[in-house]
Amino acid sequence: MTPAAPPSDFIREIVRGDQEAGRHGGRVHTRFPPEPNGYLHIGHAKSICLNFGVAADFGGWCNLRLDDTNPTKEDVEYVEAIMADVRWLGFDWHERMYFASDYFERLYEYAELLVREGKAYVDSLSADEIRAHRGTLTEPGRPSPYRDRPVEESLDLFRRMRAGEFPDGTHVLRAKIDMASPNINMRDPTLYRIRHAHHHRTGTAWCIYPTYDYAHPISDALEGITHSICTLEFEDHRPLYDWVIASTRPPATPQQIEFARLNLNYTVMSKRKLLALVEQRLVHGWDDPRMPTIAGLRRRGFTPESIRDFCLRIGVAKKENVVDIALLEHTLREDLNRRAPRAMAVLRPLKVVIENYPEGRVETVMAVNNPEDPGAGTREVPFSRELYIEQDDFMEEPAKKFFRLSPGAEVRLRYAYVITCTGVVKNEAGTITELQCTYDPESLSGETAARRVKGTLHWVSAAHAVAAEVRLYDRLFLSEDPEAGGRDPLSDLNPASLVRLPESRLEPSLAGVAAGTHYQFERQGYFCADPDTRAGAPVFNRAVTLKDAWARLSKRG
RNA sequence: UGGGGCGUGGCCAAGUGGUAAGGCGCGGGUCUUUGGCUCCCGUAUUCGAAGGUUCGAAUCCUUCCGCCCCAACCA
Repeated sequence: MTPAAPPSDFIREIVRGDQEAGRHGGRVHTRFPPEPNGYLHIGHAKSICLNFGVAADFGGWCNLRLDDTNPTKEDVEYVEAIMADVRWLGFDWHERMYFASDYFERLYEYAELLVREGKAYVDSLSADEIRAHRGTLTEPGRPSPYRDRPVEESLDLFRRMRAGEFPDGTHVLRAKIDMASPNINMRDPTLYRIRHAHHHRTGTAWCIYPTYDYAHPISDALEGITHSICTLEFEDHRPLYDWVIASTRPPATPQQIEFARLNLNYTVMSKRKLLALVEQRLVHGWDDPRMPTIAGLRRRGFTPESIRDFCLRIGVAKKENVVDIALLEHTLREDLNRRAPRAMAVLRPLKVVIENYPEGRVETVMAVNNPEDPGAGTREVPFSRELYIEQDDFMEEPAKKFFRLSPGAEVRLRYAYVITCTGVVKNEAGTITELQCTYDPESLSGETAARRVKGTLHWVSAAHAVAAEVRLYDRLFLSEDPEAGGRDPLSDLNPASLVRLPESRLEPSLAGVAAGTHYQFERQGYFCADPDTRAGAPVFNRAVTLKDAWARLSKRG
C-alpha cells in the first residue's frame, strides 16, 4: 500500500479549526449511526473510516450507535452483522455501543417539554391530510386545525398516545415551527408516530416511536457528540437538527456536517435495492460475493486493509461522485500482491501427456511462495507425465502474439521443464481432449534453465491434483450506471456475474485450505477459500483477476 | 417557478490571489520462468460559461448555464 499522506479533507479542516478554537471544550467525538435495517455496504465503509478516522486523528472517540427508531424495519440479525462488519474493518468502539432506543424515555421527556413550552402539538389529521396541508415546493403549507390546540390537550393526548389508547395513524406529535418555511423540513415536522409494533430491543414497551429528525440530534447530544457527520441529503435537515437542539436544550450542542456519499459504478448502493436483490433471490444472500456489502466483499476475498486504503484514496468532499470500481480492485491487488502466497491452479483443465517422460516417475520441483516476499519461502510441487494446463493456454491455430502452447510451439511449465506440443487428440465431436507433448530434460528450472521461451504456463500434476470448485465473479450489473434514467436496476443484471467451475484442479498444497485464506493463483488472479469449503473439497472465490495484458491485446485484435 | 448544495483531465481529488499536486484508468517503454509485480515516460496552456477587479484569478465580484437533494407518520 502507498504510504498514505495523512488524510486531509474539509471535514478534518473544520474539526481542526474547532479544536484549535477550543469549541466543544477541545473535545472531538463522532459516531457511526447505521439503522439496523440491512447490511453495511462499501458506502458505509467510507463513513466508518471517516468517523473513526477523524476521532483517531484528533484524539477523540467514535461511538457505534444503532439508529433503531423504526421497529417495522429493524432486526437483531442486522445489529449483529453491523457489529461484525465494523470490527472486521478494523475499528473499535470499545464500550461505546449505543442504541437510539436506549434513549426512548429521555426522548419522551424532552417531547413533553416541547409540548409544555408550546413548541410541539398533537395533530389528529391523517397522513394524507397532513400531506395535503404541507404545501408544495413553491407554495407554503397551511396550518393544521389542531395546530393551536391547548397545551394541556396536546399533553393529555400525547400521554394517551404513549399509553396505547389510539390505533396507528390517528395522531402524531408535530413540532410547531413554520408552515410557510421555504424549507419543507421546517413545516411542522413529525416528531412521534404511533406504531403498535414489536421493537427488536424494547419489545412492546412502546407504541410511539420518535422520528429520525427528532431522535438523532438528541441522541448525539446525549452521547456528547461534537461533530455529527452525515450525508448530503440531510443538509436541508440541519436547520431542524439545530432547532431540536435549541428547543430541548440537551447537555451538549453537536454540530452536523454533511459530505457526499460514495457511489460506485456497475453497482447499486441503496439498502432498499440490495434488500430487493436478496429477497428476490437474485443473489444468494447479503454476503453473496457479488454484493457491495462488507459481508459480500469479505466473502469475495477483499481484505479490510484494501477497503480502508480505498476509502483513503477516494477522499471526502461535497461533490456527488461515482468512483470507478477499478480503484477498489486496484487496492485489493496491491494489498494481496504483497501478502498472498502464490499457488498453481488450473481452472478449466486440459490434459497434457508428456510422451518422453517416464511413466510412473514423479519428481518434485521447487516453487517460490511469494516473489514479493522472500521470507515466504518455497514449497515443493509434484511433476509427472500427465498434467493439466489451462484450456485458454492452448490454441490450435494461434493468434498473433499468442505466446502460449500451440502445435509445434514450445513453452515453459513454471518451475519445471520446457515442453513442445507434438499432437492434438480430439473426440468425435472435434473437441480437443488431450495434448501430446515432449519435454526437454535439460531445461529444468534452476539448473540448465537459461533457455528463454516466450511463454510460461501454470500446471498441475494430474495424479496429485486436488479437485475443487472455483467460482468466478464478475460485475453484478451490465451497465456502468444500472439506475440510469430511473430504470429498474434489477433489469440490468449480468447473467454471467457468477460462473462455477466444479472441475478445477489445484496443486496438492492447497488440499487442506481453511476458509478465508487468500492465494494468488499464478497468472490468474487473487482467490479466497469460501466458507463452503469442506475437508478435501476446497471452494475458491475469485476476488479479482490479475491485470491481463493478453486479454487487452487479443480484444483489440 | 421555492429552498438547500455542487461544478478542476475518462473517474476520484489537491489547490484558500502568484502562474494546475497526487491516485485510478488509459497509451508507450523497461524488466520478467506469473502477458503479474517493479521502474520510466506520456496523458488539463487550463479549472461549467461569459464579463469584470488586479501587475497577476481555478481562487475575489457579477451574470448566466448545468447537475443533485427536499413535498414519508423512512433514515
